[in-house]
Amino acid sequence: MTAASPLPVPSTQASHVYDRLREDLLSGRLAPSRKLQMRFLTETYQTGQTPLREALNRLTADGLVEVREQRGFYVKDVSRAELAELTKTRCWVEALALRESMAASTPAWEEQLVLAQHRLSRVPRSLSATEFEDNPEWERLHRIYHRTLIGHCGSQSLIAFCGQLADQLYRYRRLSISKAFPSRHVGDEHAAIMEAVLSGNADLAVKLLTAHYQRTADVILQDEAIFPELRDKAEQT
Amino acid sequence: MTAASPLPVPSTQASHVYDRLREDLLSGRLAPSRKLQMRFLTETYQTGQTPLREALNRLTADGLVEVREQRGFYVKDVSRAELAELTKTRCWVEALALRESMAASTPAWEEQLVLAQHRLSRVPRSLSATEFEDNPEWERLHRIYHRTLIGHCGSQSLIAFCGQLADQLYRYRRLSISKAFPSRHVGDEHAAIMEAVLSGNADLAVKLLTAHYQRTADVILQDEAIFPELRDKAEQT
DNA sequence: ATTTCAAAAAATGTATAAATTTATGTTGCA
DNA sequence: TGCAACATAAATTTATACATTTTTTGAAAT
Repeated sequence: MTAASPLPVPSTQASHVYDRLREDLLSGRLAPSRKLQMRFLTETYQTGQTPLREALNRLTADGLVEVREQRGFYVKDVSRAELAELTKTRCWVEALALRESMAASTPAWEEQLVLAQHRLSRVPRSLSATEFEDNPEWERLHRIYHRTLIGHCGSQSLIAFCGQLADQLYRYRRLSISKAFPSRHVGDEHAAIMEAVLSGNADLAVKLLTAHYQRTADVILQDEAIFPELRDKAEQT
Repeated sequence: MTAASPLPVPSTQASHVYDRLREDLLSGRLAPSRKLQMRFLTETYQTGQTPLREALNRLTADGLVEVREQRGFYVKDVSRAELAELTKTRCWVEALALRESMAASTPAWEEQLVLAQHRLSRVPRSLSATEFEDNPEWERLHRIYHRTLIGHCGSQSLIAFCGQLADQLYRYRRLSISKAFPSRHVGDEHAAIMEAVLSGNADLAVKLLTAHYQRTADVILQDEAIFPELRDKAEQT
Protein backbone atom coordinates (compact mmCIF):
# COMPACT_ATOMS: atom_id res chain seq x y z
CA MET A 1 0.00 0.00 0.00
CA THR A 2 2.57 2.54 1.13
CA ALA A 3 5.88 2.60 -0.70
CA ALA A 4 9.28 3.14 0.87
CA SER A 5 9.26 6.42 2.78
CA PRO A 6 10.05 9.35 0.47
CA LEU A 7 11.11 11.40 3.49
CA PRO A 8 14.60 12.94 3.34
CA VAL A 9 15.92 10.29 5.75
CA PRO A 10 16.26 11.18 9.44
CA SER A 11 20.02 11.73 9.10
CA THR A 12 20.80 12.20 12.76
CA GLN A 13 23.83 10.38 14.04
CA ALA A 14 21.86 8.87 16.88
CA SER A 15 19.63 7.08 14.37
CA HIS A 16 22.59 5.81 12.38
CA VAL A 17 24.30 4.43 15.46
CA TYR A 18 21.00 2.96 16.60
CA ASP A 19 20.64 1.09 13.31
CA ARG A 20 24.22 -0.16 13.34
CA LEU A 21 24.13 -1.17 16.99
CA ARG A 22 20.82 -2.90 16.50
CA GLU A 23 22.15 -4.88 13.59
CA ASP A 24 25.23 -5.88 15.59
CA LEU A 25 23.07 -6.93 18.53
CA LEU A 26 20.62 -8.96 16.46
CA SER A 27 23.37 -10.66 14.50
CA GLY A 28 25.22 -11.62 17.65
CA ARG A 29 28.37 -9.72 16.72
CA LEU A 30 27.91 -8.12 20.12
CA ALA A 31 27.72 -11.17 22.36
CA PRO A 32 25.09 -11.57 25.09
CA SER A 33 25.95 -10.08 28.50
CA ARG A 34 28.93 -8.27 27.05
CA LYS A 35 29.61 -4.94 28.64
CA LEU A 36 29.17 -1.97 26.33
CA GLN A 37 31.82 0.48 27.40
CA MET A 38 31.66 4.02 26.11
CA ARG A 39 35.34 3.93 25.21
CA PHE A 40 34.85 0.87 23.03
CA LEU A 41 31.64 2.15 21.48
CA THR A 42 32.94 5.59 20.55
CA GLU A 43 35.96 4.04 18.86
CA THR A 44 34.03 1.30 17.10
CA TYR A 45 31.21 3.45 15.81
CA GLN A 46 33.19 6.65 15.45
CA THR A 47 30.81 8.96 17.20
CA GLY A 48 30.32 10.87 20.44
CA GLN A 49 28.68 9.89 23.65
CA THR A 50 25.43 11.77 23.25
CA PRO A 51 24.21 9.94 20.14
CA LEU A 52 25.43 6.69 21.65
CA ARG A 53 23.53 7.17 24.87
CA GLU A 54 20.44 7.99 22.85
CA ALA A 55 20.79 4.83 20.79
CA LEU A 56 21.47 2.68 23.84
CA ASN A 57 18.42 4.03 25.63
CA ARG A 58 16.22 3.21 22.67
CA LEU A 59 17.70 -0.26 22.46
CA THR A 60 17.03 -0.75 26.14
CA ALA A 61 13.37 -0.03 25.46
CA ASP A 62 13.53 -2.61 22.67
CA GLY A 63 14.77 -5.19 25.14
CA LEU A 64 18.09 -5.71 23.40
CA VAL A 65 20.22 -3.80 25.90
CA GLU A 66 20.15 -3.73 29.65
CA VAL A 67 21.14 -0.71 31.71
CA ARG A 68 22.40 -0.95 35.27
CA GLU A 69 22.29 2.29 37.12
CA GLN A 70 25.71 3.88 37.33
CA ARG A 71 27.51 0.83 36.04
CA GLY A 72 26.83 1.04 32.38
CA PHE A 73 25.11 -0.72 29.53
CA TYR A 74 25.23 -4.44 28.78
CA VAL A 75 24.05 -6.59 25.90
CA LYS A 76 20.93 -8.32 27.14
CA ASP A 77 21.76 -11.78 28.32
CA VAL A 78 20.08 -14.86 26.90
CA SER A 79 18.66 -17.83 28.75
CA ARG A 80 16.52 -20.83 28.03
CA ALA A 81 13.93 -19.52 30.49
CA GLU A 82 13.67 -16.20 28.67
CA LEU A 83 13.47 -17.85 25.28
CA ALA A 84 10.62 -20.01 26.51
CA GLU A 85 8.82 -17.06 28.06
CA LEU A 86 9.21 -14.85 25.01
CA THR A 87 7.93 -17.61 22.77
CA LYS A 88 4.98 -18.29 25.02
CA THR A 89 4.12 -14.60 25.09
CA ARG A 90 4.48 -14.25 21.34
CA CYS A 91 2.16 -17.19 20.76
CA TRP A 92 -0.45 -15.71 23.10
CA VAL A 93 -0.29 -12.20 21.74
CA GLU A 94 -0.04 -13.03 18.06
CA ALA A 95 -2.87 -15.51 18.38
CA LEU A 96 -4.93 -12.67 19.75
CA ALA A 97 -3.82 -10.24 17.04
CA LEU A 98 -4.39 -12.78 14.29
CA ARG A 99 -7.92 -13.54 15.47
CA GLU A 100 -8.74 -9.83 15.55
CA SER A 101 -7.18 -9.31 12.14
CA MET A 102 -9.33 -12.11 10.73
CA ALA A 103 -12.43 -10.82 12.49
CA ALA A 104 -11.90 -7.49 10.72
CA SER A 105 -10.84 -9.10 7.48
CA THR A 106 -11.15 -7.23 4.18
CA PRO A 107 -10.33 -8.21 0.59
CA ALA A 108 -7.50 -5.67 0.59
CA TRP A 109 -5.89 -7.25 3.63
CA GLU A 110 -6.26 -10.77 2.22
CA GLU A 111 -4.59 -9.59 -0.98
CA GLN A 112 -1.75 -8.07 1.02
CA LEU A 113 -1.27 -11.41 2.73
CA VAL A 114 -1.30 -13.36 -0.52
CA LEU A 115 1.31 -11.02 -1.93
CA ALA A 116 3.53 -11.21 1.13
CA GLN A 117 3.41 -14.99 1.12
CA HIS A 118 4.08 -15.20 -2.60
CA ARG A 119 7.08 -12.89 -2.47
CA LEU A 120 8.51 -14.78 0.47
CA SER A 121 8.12 -18.08 -1.36
CA ARG A 122 10.14 -16.82 -4.33
CA VAL A 123 13.28 -16.04 -2.38
CA PRO A 124 15.70 -18.70 -1.16
CA ARG A 125 16.04 -19.20 2.58
CA SER A 126 19.81 -19.55 2.31
CA LEU A 127 22.24 -17.77 0.03
CA SER A 128 24.32 -20.89 -0.35
CA ALA A 129 22.95 -24.20 -1.63
CA THR A 130 25.45 -26.38 0.20
CA GLU A 131 25.51 -24.79 3.64
CA PHE A 132 23.15 -22.43 5.44
CA GLU A 133 23.94 -18.76 4.87
CA ASP A 134 21.50 -16.17 6.12
CA ASN A 135 19.68 -14.38 3.29
CA PRO A 136 18.84 -10.81 4.35
CA GLU A 137 16.18 -10.47 1.67
CA TRP A 138 14.41 -13.58 2.93
CA GLU A 139 14.52 -12.23 6.47
CA ARG A 140 13.05 -8.94 5.29
CA LEU A 141 10.17 -10.62 3.47
CA HIS A 142 9.65 -13.06 6.33
CA ARG A 143 9.27 -10.14 8.66
CA ILE A 144 6.75 -8.47 6.37
CA TYR A 145 4.77 -11.69 6.05
CA HIS A 146 4.35 -12.11 9.80
CA ARG A 147 3.71 -8.40 10.22
CA THR A 148 0.92 -8.66 7.66
CA LEU A 149 -0.73 -11.57 9.45
CA ILE A 150 -1.31 -9.48 12.57
CA GLY A 151 -1.33 -6.08 10.87
CA HIS A 152 -5.09 -5.79 10.48
CA CYS A 153 -5.98 -6.14 14.15
CA GLY A 154 -6.58 -2.43 14.57
CA SER A 155 -4.11 -1.71 17.35
CA GLN A 156 -0.82 0.04 16.66
CA SER A 157 0.45 -0.61 20.17
CA LEU A 158 -0.29 -4.31 19.93
CA ILE A 159 1.50 -4.52 16.58
CA ALA A 160 4.48 -2.67 18.01
CA PHE A 161 4.61 -5.05 20.96
CA CYS A 162 4.58 -8.03 18.61
CA GLY A 163 7.43 -6.39 16.72
CA GLN A 164 9.50 -6.15 19.88
CA LEU A 165 8.94 -9.79 20.72
CA ALA A 166 9.82 -10.71 17.14
CA ASP A 167 13.11 -8.80 17.37
CA GLN A 168 14.13 -10.35 20.64
CA LEU A 169 13.37 -13.83 19.35
CA TYR A 170 15.11 -13.08 16.06
CA ARG A 171 18.31 -12.55 18.02
CA TYR A 172 17.99 -16.05 19.49
CA ARG A 173 17.59 -17.45 16.01
CA ARG A 174 20.69 -15.67 14.79
CA LEU A 175 22.69 -16.71 17.83
CA SER A 176 21.75 -20.32 17.29
CA ILE A 177 23.86 -21.84 14.57
CA SER A 178 21.46 -24.75 14.19
CA LYS A 179 21.55 -25.97 10.65
CA ALA A 180 18.44 -27.98 11.29
CA PHE A 181 16.33 -25.11 10.03
CA PRO A 182 16.62 -25.79 6.32
CA SER A 183 15.30 -29.29 6.84
CA ARG A 184 12.04 -27.76 8.02
CA HIS A 185 9.88 -26.73 5.13
CA VAL A 186 9.03 -23.36 6.59
CA GLY A 187 7.71 -22.26 3.21
CA ASP A 188 4.98 -24.87 3.46
CA GLU A 189 4.15 -23.73 6.96
CA HIS A 190 3.74 -20.14 5.81
CA ALA A 191 1.53 -21.24 2.95
CA ALA A 192 -0.61 -23.38 5.24
CA ILE A 193 -1.16 -20.52 7.68
CA MET A 194 -2.17 -18.24 4.83
CA GLU A 195 -4.64 -20.78 3.50
CA ALA A 196 -6.22 -21.20 6.92
CA VAL A 197 -6.59 -17.43 7.16
CA LEU A 198 -8.14 -17.17 3.69
CA SER A 199 -10.57 -19.98 4.47
CA GLY A 200 -11.64 -18.11 7.59
CA ASN A 201 -10.64 -20.90 9.95
CA ALA A 202 -9.24 -18.89 12.84
CA ASP A 203 -8.72 -21.82 15.17
CA LEU A 204 -6.64 -23.63 12.59
CA ALA A 205 -4.68 -20.52 11.62
CA VAL A 206 -3.80 -19.86 15.26
CA LYS A 207 -2.88 -23.49 15.82
CA LEU A 208 -0.55 -23.50 12.82
CA LEU A 209 1.01 -20.15 13.73
CA THR A 210 1.75 -21.07 17.33
CA ALA A 211 3.10 -24.45 16.28
CA HIS A 212 5.34 -22.62 13.82
CA TYR A 213 6.83 -20.49 16.60
CA GLN A 214 7.01 -23.32 19.09
CA ARG A 215 8.94 -25.57 16.71
CA THR A 216 11.53 -22.86 16.12
CA ALA A 217 11.95 -22.34 19.84
CA ASP A 218 12.23 -26.07 20.51
CA VAL A 219 15.15 -26.38 18.11
CA ILE A 220 17.02 -23.43 19.63
CA LEU A 221 16.34 -24.67 23.16
CA GLN A 222 18.41 -27.75 22.34
CA ASP A 223 21.31 -25.82 20.85
CA GLU A 224 24.47 -26.36 22.87
CA ALA A 225 26.22 -23.59 20.96
CA ILE A 226 24.08 -20.96 22.64
CA PHE A 227 23.27 -22.74 25.92
CA PRO A 228 26.49 -24.39 27.14
CA GLU A 229 24.72 -25.74 30.23
CA LEU A 230 23.14 -28.35 27.98
CA ARG A 231 26.53 -29.85 27.24
CA ASP A 232 27.46 -29.90 30.94
CA LYS A 233 24.20 -31.56 31.83
CA ALA A 234 24.71 -34.21 29.17
CA GLU A 235 28.14 -35.05 30.55
CA GLN A 236 26.79 -35.48 34.04
CA THR A 237 24.24 -38.03 32.85
CA MET B 1 5.92 -11.17 48.53
CA THR B 2 8.81 -8.75 47.97
CA ALA B 3 8.96 -5.68 50.17
CA ALA B 4 9.98 -2.20 49.03
CA SER B 5 13.39 -2.37 47.38
CA PRO B 6 16.15 -2.36 49.97
CA LEU B 7 18.57 -1.14 47.31
CA PRO B 8 20.40 2.13 48.07
CA VAL B 9 18.14 4.01 45.63
CA PRO B 10 19.39 4.60 42.09
CA SER B 11 20.41 8.19 42.84
CA THR B 12 21.31 9.23 39.33
CA GLN B 13 19.94 12.54 38.20
CA ALA B 14 18.48 10.98 35.09
CA SER B 15 16.24 8.79 37.25
CA HIS B 16 15.11 11.70 39.37
CA VAL B 17 14.19 13.80 36.37
CA TYR B 18 12.51 10.79 34.83
CA ASP B 19 10.29 10.38 37.89
CA ARG B 20 9.45 14.06 38.09
CA LEU B 21 8.77 14.41 34.39
CA ARG B 22 6.65 11.29 34.42
CA GLU B 23 4.57 12.60 37.27
CA ASP B 24 4.08 15.92 35.50
CA LEU B 25 3.08 14.16 32.29
CA LEU B 26 0.62 11.80 33.95
CA SER B 27 -0.95 14.56 36.02
CA GLY B 28 -1.40 16.76 32.99
CA ARG B 29 0.73 19.59 34.34
CA LEU B 30 2.58 19.22 31.05
CA ALA B 31 -0.26 19.58 28.58
CA PRO B 32 -0.68 17.23 25.59
CA SER B 33 1.18 18.20 22.41
CA ARG B 34 3.17 20.82 24.27
CA LYS B 35 6.70 21.24 23.01
CA LEU B 36 9.37 20.26 25.50
CA GLN B 37 12.19 22.69 24.89
CA MET B 38 15.55 22.01 26.45
CA ARG B 39 15.79 25.58 27.67
CA PHE B 40 12.50 25.29 29.55
CA LEU B 41 13.28 21.84 30.89
CA THR B 42 16.75 22.64 32.22
CA GLU B 43 15.38 25.69 34.04
CA THR B 44 12.30 23.94 35.39
CA TYR B 45 14.02 20.79 36.59
CA GLN B 46 17.36 22.38 37.40
CA THR B 47 19.55 19.87 35.62
CA GLY B 48 21.69 19.44 32.53
CA GLN B 49 20.82 18.19 29.10
CA THR B 50 22.31 14.72 29.36
CA PRO B 51 20.07 13.46 32.18
CA LEU B 52 17.11 15.18 30.54
CA ARG B 53 17.69 13.52 27.19
CA GLU B 54 18.00 10.19 28.97
CA ALA B 55 14.71 10.73 30.79
CA LEU B 56 12.93 11.90 27.65
CA ASN B 57 14.10 8.90 25.71
CA ARG B 58 12.79 6.55 28.37
CA LEU B 59 9.48 8.39 28.44
CA THR B 60 9.27 8.08 24.68
CA ALA B 61 9.51 4.34 25.09
CA ASP B 62 6.71 4.57 27.65
CA GLY B 63 4.52 6.29 25.10
CA LEU B 64 4.21 9.50 27.11
CA VAL B 65 6.56 11.58 24.97
CA GLU B 66 6.96 11.82 21.24
CA VAL B 67 10.23 12.60 19.54
CA ARG B 68 10.44 14.15 16.09
CA GLU B 69 13.82 13.81 14.51
CA GLN B 70 15.79 17.03 14.71
CA ARG B 71 12.87 19.07 15.93
CA GLY B 72 12.63 18.08 19.51
CA PHE B 73 10.45 16.35 22.06
CA TYR B 74 6.71 16.84 22.52
CA VAL B 75 4.21 15.70 25.09
CA LYS B 76 2.26 12.91 23.43
CA ASP B 77 -0.96 14.24 22.04
CA VAL B 78 -4.33 12.82 23.06
CA SER B 79 -7.25 11.90 20.85
CA ARG B 80 -10.54 10.08 21.12
CA ALA B 81 -9.29 7.58 18.56
CA GLU B 82 -6.20 6.77 20.60
CA LEU B 83 -8.17 6.49 23.82
CA ALA B 84 -10.50 4.02 22.16
CA GLU B 85 -7.63 2.02 20.69
CA LEU B 86 -5.67 1.91 23.93
CA THR B 87 -8.75 0.78 25.82
CA LYS B 88 -9.53 -1.89 23.25
CA THR B 89 -5.96 -3.15 23.40
CA ARG B 90 -5.93 -3.14 27.18
CA CYS B 91 -9.13 -5.15 27.31
CA TRP B 92 -7.74 -7.70 24.87
CA VAL B 93 -4.36 -8.08 26.52
CA GLU B 94 -5.48 -8.02 30.13
CA ALA B 95 -8.25 -10.51 29.36
CA LEU B 96 -5.51 -12.77 28.04
CA ALA B 97 -3.24 -12.18 31.02
CA LEU B 98 -6.06 -12.67 33.51
CA ARG B 99 -7.07 -15.97 31.95
CA GLU B 100 -3.50 -17.20 32.09
CA SER B 101 -3.13 -16.00 35.66
CA MET B 102 -6.25 -17.93 36.63
CA ALA B 103 -5.15 -21.00 34.72
CA ALA B 104 -1.96 -21.00 36.79
CA SER B 105 -3.73 -20.03 39.98
CA THR B 106 -2.23 -20.82 43.38
CA PRO B 107 -3.41 -20.17 46.93
CA ALA B 108 -0.60 -17.67 47.40
CA TRP B 109 -1.74 -15.64 44.39
CA GLU B 110 -5.37 -15.71 45.48
CA GLU B 111 -4.31 -14.45 48.89
CA GLN B 112 -2.32 -11.67 47.28
CA LEU B 113 -5.42 -10.66 45.37
CA VAL B 114 -7.64 -10.73 48.43
CA LEU B 115 -5.16 -8.53 50.25
CA ALA B 116 -4.84 -6.06 47.40
CA GLN B 117 -8.61 -5.75 47.09
CA HIS B 118 -9.06 -5.36 50.83
CA ARG B 119 -6.44 -2.65 51.15
CA LEU B 120 -7.89 -0.77 48.22
CA SER B 121 -11.37 -0.92 49.75
CA ARG B 122 -10.15 0.68 52.98
CA VAL B 123 -8.87 3.87 51.38
CA PRO B 124 -11.15 6.68 50.16
CA ARG B 125 -11.26 7.38 46.46
CA SER B 126 -11.20 11.12 47.04
CA LEU B 127 -9.37 13.14 49.66
CA SER B 128 -12.27 15.55 49.97
CA ALA B 129 -15.82 14.47 50.83
CA THR B 130 -17.54 17.37 49.08
CA GLU B 131 -15.65 17.51 45.79
CA PHE B 132 -13.42 15.02 44.00
CA GLU B 133 -9.76 15.31 44.91
CA ASP B 134 -7.35 12.68 43.68
CA ASN B 135 -6.03 10.46 46.46
CA PRO B 136 -2.48 9.30 45.63
CA GLU B 137 -2.68 6.40 48.08
CA TRP B 138 -5.84 5.11 46.41
CA GLU B 139 -4.18 5.36 43.01
CA ARG B 140 -1.19 3.43 44.31
CA LEU B 141 -3.31 0.62 45.73
CA HIS B 142 -5.54 0.63 42.66
CA ARG B 143 -2.48 0.12 40.52
CA ILE B 144 -1.32 -2.76 42.71
CA TYR B 145 -4.74 -4.40 42.59
CA HIS B 146 -4.87 -4.45 38.81
CA ARG B 147 -1.23 -5.47 38.63
CA THR B 148 -2.01 -8.42 40.89
CA LEU B 149 -4.91 -9.57 38.72
CA ILE B 150 -2.62 -10.14 35.75
CA GLY B 151 0.59 -10.70 37.71
CA HIS B 152 0.45 -14.47 37.77
CA CYS B 153 0.34 -15.02 34.02
CA GLY B 154 3.98 -16.01 33.85
CA SER B 155 5.22 -13.42 31.39
CA GLN B 156 7.24 -10.42 32.49
CA SER B 157 7.06 -8.80 29.08
CA LEU B 158 3.28 -9.12 28.95
CA ILE B 159 2.96 -7.60 32.42
CA ALA B 160 5.24 -4.75 31.42
CA PHE B 161 3.16 -4.11 28.32
CA CYS B 162 -0.01 -3.98 30.41
CA GLY B 163 1.77 -1.51 32.67
CA GLN B 164 2.51 0.76 29.74
CA LEU B 165 -1.08 0.70 28.57
CA ALA B 166 -2.22 1.40 32.12
CA ASP B 167 0.05 4.45 32.36
CA GLN B 168 -1.08 5.89 29.08
CA LEU B 169 -4.72 5.45 30.02
CA TYR B 170 -4.10 6.82 33.49
CA ARG B 171 -3.06 10.09 31.89
CA TYR B 172 -6.41 10.29 30.12
CA ARG B 173 -8.16 9.79 33.43
CA ARG B 174 -6.17 12.54 35.06
CA LEU B 175 -6.71 14.89 32.14
CA SER B 176 -10.44 14.33 32.30
CA ILE B 177 -12.01 16.39 35.05
CA SER B 178 -15.17 14.31 34.97
CA LYS B 179 -16.67 14.24 38.40
CA ALA B 180 -18.95 11.45 37.28
CA PHE B 181 -16.43 8.92 38.58
CA PRO B 182 -17.40 9.01 42.25
CA SER B 183 -20.96 8.15 41.32
CA ARG B 184 -19.68 4.84 40.01
CA HIS B 185 -19.15 2.35 42.77
CA VAL B 186 -15.79 1.24 41.50
CA GLY B 187 -15.14 -0.47 44.80
CA ASP B 188 -18.00 -2.86 44.11
CA GLU B 189 -16.63 -3.53 40.65
CA HIS B 190 -13.22 -4.45 42.05
CA ALA B 191 -14.84 -6.75 44.61
CA ALA B 192 -16.98 -8.42 41.96
CA ILE B 193 -13.98 -9.11 39.73
CA MET B 194 -12.08 -10.61 42.63
CA GLU B 195 -14.98 -12.85 43.53
CA ALA B 196 -15.26 -14.09 39.97
CA VAL B 197 -11.55 -14.88 40.01
CA LEU B 198 -11.78 -16.72 43.31
CA SER B 199 -14.74 -18.74 42.11
CA GLY B 200 -12.74 -19.77 39.06
CA ASN B 201 -15.17 -18.26 36.60
CA ALA B 202 -12.76 -16.88 34.00
CA ASP B 203 -15.39 -15.84 31.49
CA LEU B 204 -17.20 -13.78 34.11
CA ALA B 205 -14.01 -12.27 35.49
CA VAL B 206 -12.93 -11.19 32.02
CA LYS B 207 -16.35 -9.81 31.25
CA LEU B 208 -16.39 -7.75 34.43
CA LEU B 209 -12.84 -6.52 33.94
CA THR B 210 -13.33 -5.38 30.36
CA ALA B 211 -16.65 -3.74 31.26
CA HIS B 212 -14.80 -1.94 34.05
CA TYR B 213 -12.28 -0.49 31.59
CA GLN B 214 -14.84 0.23 28.92
CA ARG B 215 -17.07 2.19 31.27
CA THR B 216 -14.18 4.40 32.32
CA ALA B 217 -13.27 5.06 28.70
CA ASP B 218 -16.87 5.83 27.76
CA VAL B 219 -17.08 8.55 30.39
CA ILE B 220 -13.83 10.19 29.29
CA LEU B 221 -14.79 9.94 25.62
CA GLN B 222 -17.70 12.28 26.37
CA ASP B 223 -15.61 14.81 28.27
CA GLU B 224 -15.62 18.16 26.52
CA ALA B 225 -12.86 19.42 28.79
CA ILE B 226 -10.33 17.14 27.14
CA PHE B 227 -11.89 16.79 23.67
CA PRO B 228 -13.07 20.27 22.63
CA GLU B 229 -14.29 18.93 19.29
CA LEU B 230 -17.28 17.47 21.16
CA ARG B 231 -18.47 20.95 22.05
CA ASP B 232 -18.07 22.14 18.45
CA LYS B 233 -19.99 19.19 17.14
CA ALA B 234 -22.81 19.77 19.61
CA GLU B 235 -23.12 23.38 18.51
CA GLN B 236 -23.40 22.37 14.88
CA THR B 237 -26.34 20.09 15.59
C1' DA C 1 0.56 36.51 -2.85
C1' DT C 2 4.59 33.76 -3.27
C1' DT C 3 9.38 33.06 -3.01
C1' DT C 4 14.05 34.00 -1.37
C1' DC C 5 17.24 35.15 1.74
C1' DA C 6 19.08 36.26 6.25
C1' DA C 7 18.88 36.19 11.27
C1' DA C 8 17.37 33.68 15.38
C1' DA C 9 16.25 29.90 17.93
C1' DA C 10 16.74 25.30 19.02
C1' DA C 11 18.33 20.63 18.52
C1' DT C 12 22.39 17.70 17.94
C1' DG C 13 27.15 16.63 18.88
C1' DT C 14 32.02 17.24 21.11
C1' DA C 15 35.11 17.95 24.70
C1' DT C 16 35.90 18.42 29.41
C1' DA C 17 34.97 18.01 34.35
C1' DA C 18 32.79 15.72 38.46
C1' DA C 19 31.13 11.74 40.89
C1' DT C 20 30.82 6.94 41.48
C1' DT C 21 32.22 2.31 41.14
C1' DT C 22 35.71 -1.21 40.58
C1' DA C 23 40.29 -2.74 41.27
C1' DT C 24 44.64 -2.67 43.84
C1' DG C 25 47.67 -2.76 47.61
C1' DT C 26 48.68 -2.24 52.31
C1' DT C 27 47.95 -2.77 57.16
C1' DG C 28 46.03 -5.02 61.24
C1' DC C 29 44.48 -9.13 63.48
C1' DA C 30 43.76 -14.05 64.36
C1' DT D 1 51.39 -17.13 57.66
C1' DG D 2 46.69 -16.47 56.03
C1' DC D 3 42.68 -13.64 55.78
C1' DA D 4 39.88 -9.70 56.17
C1' DA D 5 39.15 -4.90 56.32
C1' DC D 6 40.39 -0.53 55.07
C1' DA D 7 42.34 3.08 52.38
C1' DT D 8 44.06 4.48 48.03
C1' DA D 9 44.34 4.59 42.97
C1' DA D 10 42.49 3.59 38.44
C1' DA D 11 38.78 3.15 35.41
C1' DT D 12 34.23 4.29 34.03
C1' DT D 13 29.90 6.33 34.23
C1' DT D 14 27.42 10.58 34.71
C1' DA D 15 26.95 15.55 34.15
C1' DT D 16 28.25 20.24 32.42
C1' DA D 17 29.77 23.62 29.26
C1' DC D 18 30.69 24.76 24.79
C1' DA D 19 30.55 24.26 19.54
C1' DT D 20 28.15 22.90 15.38
C1' DT D 21 24.32 21.97 12.44
C1' DT D 22 19.61 22.22 11.36
C1' DT D 23 15.14 24.24 11.51
C1' DT D 24 12.21 27.98 12.10
C1' DT D 25 10.94 32.73 11.72
C1' DG D 26 10.47 37.13 9.64
C1' DA D 27 11.36 40.58 6.38
C1' DA D 28 12.34 42.06 1.73
C1' DA D 29 11.97 41.42 -3.17
C1' DT D 30 10.07 39.38 -7.24
